[in-house]
Amino acid sequence: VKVEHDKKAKKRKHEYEEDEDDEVLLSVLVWEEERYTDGSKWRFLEHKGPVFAPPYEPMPNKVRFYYDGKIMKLSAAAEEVATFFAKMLDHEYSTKDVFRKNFFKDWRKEMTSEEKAIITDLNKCNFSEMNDYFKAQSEARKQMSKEEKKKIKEENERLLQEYGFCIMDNHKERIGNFRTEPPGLFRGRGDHPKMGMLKRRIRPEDIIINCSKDSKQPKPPPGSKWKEVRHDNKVTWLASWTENIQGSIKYIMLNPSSRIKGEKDWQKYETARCLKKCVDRIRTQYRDDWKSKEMRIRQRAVALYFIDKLALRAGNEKEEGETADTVGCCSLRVEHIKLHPKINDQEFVVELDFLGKDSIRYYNKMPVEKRVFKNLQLFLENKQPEDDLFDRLNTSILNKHLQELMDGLTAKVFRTYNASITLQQQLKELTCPDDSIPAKILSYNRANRAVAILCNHQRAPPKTFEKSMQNLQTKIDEKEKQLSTARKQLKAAKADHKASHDEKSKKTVEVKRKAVQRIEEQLMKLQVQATDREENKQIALGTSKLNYLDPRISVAWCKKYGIPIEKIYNKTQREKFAWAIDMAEKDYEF
DNA sequence: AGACAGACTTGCTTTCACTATA
DNA sequence: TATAGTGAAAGCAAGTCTGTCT
Repeated sequence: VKVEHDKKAKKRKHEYEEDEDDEVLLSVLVWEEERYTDGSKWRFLEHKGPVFAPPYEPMPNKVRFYYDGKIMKLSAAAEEVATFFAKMLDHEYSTKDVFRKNFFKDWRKEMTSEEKAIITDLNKCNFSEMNDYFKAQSEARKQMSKEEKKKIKEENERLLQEYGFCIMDNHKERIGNFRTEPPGLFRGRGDHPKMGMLKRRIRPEDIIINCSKDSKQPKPPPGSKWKEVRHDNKVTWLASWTENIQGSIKYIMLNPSSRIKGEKDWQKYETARCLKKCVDRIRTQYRDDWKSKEMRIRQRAVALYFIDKLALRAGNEKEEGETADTVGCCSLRVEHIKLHPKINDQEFVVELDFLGKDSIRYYNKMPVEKRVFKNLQLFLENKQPEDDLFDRLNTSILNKHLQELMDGLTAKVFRTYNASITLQQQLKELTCPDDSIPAKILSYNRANRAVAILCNHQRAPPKTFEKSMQNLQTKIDEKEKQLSTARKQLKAAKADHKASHDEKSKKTVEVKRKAVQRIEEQLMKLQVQATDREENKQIALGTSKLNYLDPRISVAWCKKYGIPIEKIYNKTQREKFAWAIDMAEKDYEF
């Protein structure tokens, strides 16, 4: 694959050489010429460092804070943190006990000793004037004149041009996130024990800069210093800092359109295609292992079966009390699984119910093979609800085993493989060559949806869902009325023509016929749209499209059926998948 | 083997900005 | 010309997995 692609890339490179504007495209086409074998990620790296959050602007004097009904002027530090809470007054978070408790504790740390002595109860704090002020501000922002908006836009564009790009090796690349995260209150997902804690402001002194020795080093803002400047070309990040909630490191990295991200993405799908070649063998083996006399092997084999069949995540252990209580395959507990030897005419039914990544609920009830069922019964023996289902297994053991089965194989490769193979197979099954383009796109979305369901990619139904559905229905009703009017007119025109047989009436018939046809098409399009949207109410297609589906499958499908690629991928997605758009022909097979 | 740090991918929600419409 | 509705983009939290240290 590589050799063939290299040839093609060279050819295209030549074609594009004169076109200097097309730098981005060019850089995509020549990736393959710059791969390193020693684990280094680049030779040259130059950038301007991150953009920092703007400093705190104190509240105008007229905006007051009240404690226990009395006006109280806060110190700048305490006031800033108070505004973080004030901004969230309308959010459900601000009513949660844990959130309030964490916030109050961290807020008090920012107070002067006088403030600390007075402010002892969050319930006696009144932030409403601050809240009103921010609402007014956001209203004012919306009301800004065209010129003011334009000015802001230009300033943003200037910042993007200056800080949003870097030079990596021979190419100018877009940076993904070139700003540090602003201070605020931490919003964990699900039942997070740290929600409401203060996320502190990031200063230049917190930042580690990574760039090449021979590059022009970024300058810290006047009067400040970087924490460190290093030159590590074994990593891809440009800058990093340690965040104070979990103590984890945050990075500034390149945009998905960059060579370094694109190559990695491509590699990911190649690994998944590798799995395709040996998945039969692996399946045979884990089925065999269900009979092993060793408990650890049986557990490993059943877990792998779940990962393969149900597309579960690996499930690393997490530190208790530090994050929301969520699990994946290896960390499933007894309380997450129910076994039904017989239910509704089905035998050996397993019911899984747990909170996965981002505290999204996974619920599934499915029949499994008898051997799996019997094994699960065995694993559950003499255990408490909070005990691990797979007590002899963890992700490290599992991945070590997978590594032995195939080079580069880890648990998540199964998700990539099953997602991509499902898309390919569903597209084959659902696409009718004679369908209109909108109908074909509906088929595509349905194939995409099948994958999203497999991977349990959900979303909260949009707040405007019901209304937007109604709007669409209104449009459909109107279109139907239009159609019936147009049909009547066509009928009348036909009758007229039958009576007179003249040229003019013949033309009218043609015109009316065309009109009916056009309206029919428009109606169909609207109906397809309504179906699509309804089926998508709680399902998020984005994640699978961006992270799990080999883009070459979609590109090939578009080429095969003459669908413009813009209908499937928007501008950003086309940039991210430029490598695939360039590479895949209509006969590409995952 | 297990703990932990680090790097990178994945995932949902919120905000932004554009476009169609009144 | 303002507004509403929408898709795109931004934001950042939360996973996976590797490597190192003990």
